[in-house]
Amino acid sequence: MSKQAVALTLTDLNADTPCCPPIAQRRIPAESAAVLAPAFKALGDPVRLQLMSMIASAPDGEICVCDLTPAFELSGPTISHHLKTLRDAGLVDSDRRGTWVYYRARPTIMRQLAALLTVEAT
Amino acid sequence: MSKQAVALTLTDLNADTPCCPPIAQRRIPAESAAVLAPAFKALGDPVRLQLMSMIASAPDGEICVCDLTPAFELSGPTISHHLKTLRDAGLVDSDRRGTWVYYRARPTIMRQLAALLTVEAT
DNA sequence: ACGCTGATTTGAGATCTGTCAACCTAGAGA
DNA sequence: TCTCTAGGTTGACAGATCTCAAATCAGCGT
Repeated sequence: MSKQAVALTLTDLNADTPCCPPIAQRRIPAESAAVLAPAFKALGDPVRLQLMSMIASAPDGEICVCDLTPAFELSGPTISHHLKTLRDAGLVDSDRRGTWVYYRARPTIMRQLAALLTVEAT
Repeated sequence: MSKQAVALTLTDLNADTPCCPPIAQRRIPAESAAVLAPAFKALGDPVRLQLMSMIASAPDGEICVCDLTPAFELSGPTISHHLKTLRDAGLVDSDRRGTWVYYRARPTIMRQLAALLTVEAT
């Protein structure tokens, strides 16, 4: 497939239609793996997984960094770095309002990842 | 290899009942994040994601290392190392039969991870 | 303008990871 | 036993990652 790899990141992961069939259904191509692996990698750290959960489960659909940081025994810069990682992976969006910055999850991409791991019933 | 650490991981992730609600539903506790993050981390490498897909989508439910290695332009030891990572994460099982070693996916754990990323319909 | 607070960026150090060459182990078969 | 092949283990190295302190940036007050 001679698809444009760059567009894949923004287009396919954001699309409503799955980017690929479940990995248990057909072997994933190298190009897709290169696009998808970073998202899993971003979730592959305990702190980021918790951050992602706090963001995705926020009652108002968003949560302030000022509410995230004190939940960990880590410095502000470290939390900021992890949030940037989640942002770069396309898992969250950030939005500054005045002094505060709010993060919200990108449900489409989460669904893409969930769909990838789907397994047929045994 | 430490059988203990693996056994711990498998205990939680191997159950038929979800280990935790979706991360978008409730904030994941630190302990659960510590158990689950390594699984995502293992999928967070393009080579391992492809390996996992080849294993999970194998027609007979299993695939020989001798069929995995030539699919990549990487040395045998490197593939072996990645397979060990997947094994340690509890994502696959290996089984030696004669000269050859076969790998098979652990669907329960894949389902756990998929369930974790589930998002309510908007 | 000034200072204050919240958040990100930069720089640095310790640790972890991906990779390969070299070596070792397990099993099949003569 | 000896040899051959399939995989795994060890050791080493370059590059990535996690973390913090220090510096910087962005807004809101007075």
